[in-house]
Amino acid sequence: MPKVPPAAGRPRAFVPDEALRGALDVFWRKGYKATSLDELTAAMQLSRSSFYACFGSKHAAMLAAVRSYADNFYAAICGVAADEVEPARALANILARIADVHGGPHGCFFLNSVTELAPHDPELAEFSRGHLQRITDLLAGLFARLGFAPGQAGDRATAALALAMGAVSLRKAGMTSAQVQVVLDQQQWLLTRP
Amino acid sequence: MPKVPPAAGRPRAFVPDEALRGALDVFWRKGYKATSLDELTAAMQLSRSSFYACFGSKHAAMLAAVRSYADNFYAAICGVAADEVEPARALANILARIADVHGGPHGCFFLNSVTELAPHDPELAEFSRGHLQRITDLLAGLFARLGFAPGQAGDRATAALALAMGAVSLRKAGMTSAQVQVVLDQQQWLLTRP
DNA sequence: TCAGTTGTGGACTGATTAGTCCATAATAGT
DNA sequence: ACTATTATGGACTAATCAGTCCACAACTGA
Repeated sequence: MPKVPPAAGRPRAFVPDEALRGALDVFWRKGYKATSLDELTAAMQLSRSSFYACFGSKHAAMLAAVRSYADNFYAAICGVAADEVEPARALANILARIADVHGGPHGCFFLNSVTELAPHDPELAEFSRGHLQRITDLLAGLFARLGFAPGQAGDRATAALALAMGAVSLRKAGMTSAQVQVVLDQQQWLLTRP
Repeated sequence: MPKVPPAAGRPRAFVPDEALRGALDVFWRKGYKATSLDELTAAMQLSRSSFYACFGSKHAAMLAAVRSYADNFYAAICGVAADEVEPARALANILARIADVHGGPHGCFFLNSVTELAPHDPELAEFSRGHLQRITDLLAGLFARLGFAPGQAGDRATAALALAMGAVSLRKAGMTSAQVQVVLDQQQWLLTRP
């Protein structure tokens, strides 16, 4: 998380959030380890000094980028869940969004980061668990609105999330978007009562 | 792929396949970029000279490890499909195996490798597509034996694979195995006729 | 205008990287 | 035993790595 601007002294020549977007972009394309500090600062359009003064370390910048990405995504699907009056349509919308936004050749930045770093990064691992939990809770709420009992709703939510993440993984592993579309087309199984 | 032993000269002090297992192990635990050549050769129990003489480069060793891992896995599930007379049980067995073998904190080595390298490694990307295809074909064959029409069987196979891969991803992202088990428990949806 | 404070460019550092090279060891064939 | 051939250990290299540091720039408040 970037520090707040001070009351006095030379002002920053960059907006931390915009720089973070640049970091997110390059980390997404290349991964954490494969991104050198020169590439990173070039993508963020700031000097090494400014980078370290504002973000602390490469690792901290990575965590900030992941958090920003995940928080934005969660806010977006919360919006969908709130705006859409039909829970079934909200679910379809959210699952499609997962597979769509993250379905390019570079996959889902959250999944990429967790895959690369989580086994050796307790901080990221913990954030990952929390993120998964809040998404699952949101989906479970939608299933509950469809009439499922609480336990059933949670199970369906987990299954739905697994299906969407599997679609993203298949896409990244080289399946065409047309092939993967099949997965989402069949998601309505999840909406049927047991 | 390791070279064949020569007819004359000093014999190798190691078995290439065993060394490759060591490479697989450390690449699985740490990832490609995060594994230094010192760690790699230590895990393989051979010197730099022997490593380069036999495997050519770090990247080539990685590809060999991925191929070996994926081929072994495919051979295993082929065995299950051939041995099990009930297609439904074969499917359940295979999906459980995917989520089980690859469900530890380090996830699936194939998925990890594809996630880290495929976007910038055409050779791995192509192998990945082929591997996905042969698995999907195998699963589709089982669905066909269950009575599904060819197109339907292919769609179900893709969905089943997505579900299993999603379960692996959820597990790696920090869900407990108990939570993820729910996903596989609900896989029987896939076996029902449309 | 000047002191105090913070931001910035870029040179610098020591560690680490993948990969090379060579002297020597160990074998097979003769 | 000798030659040809291959394997091995480990020193070596040139490049790159993340991170530090400092002289200087740009601002606020007085």
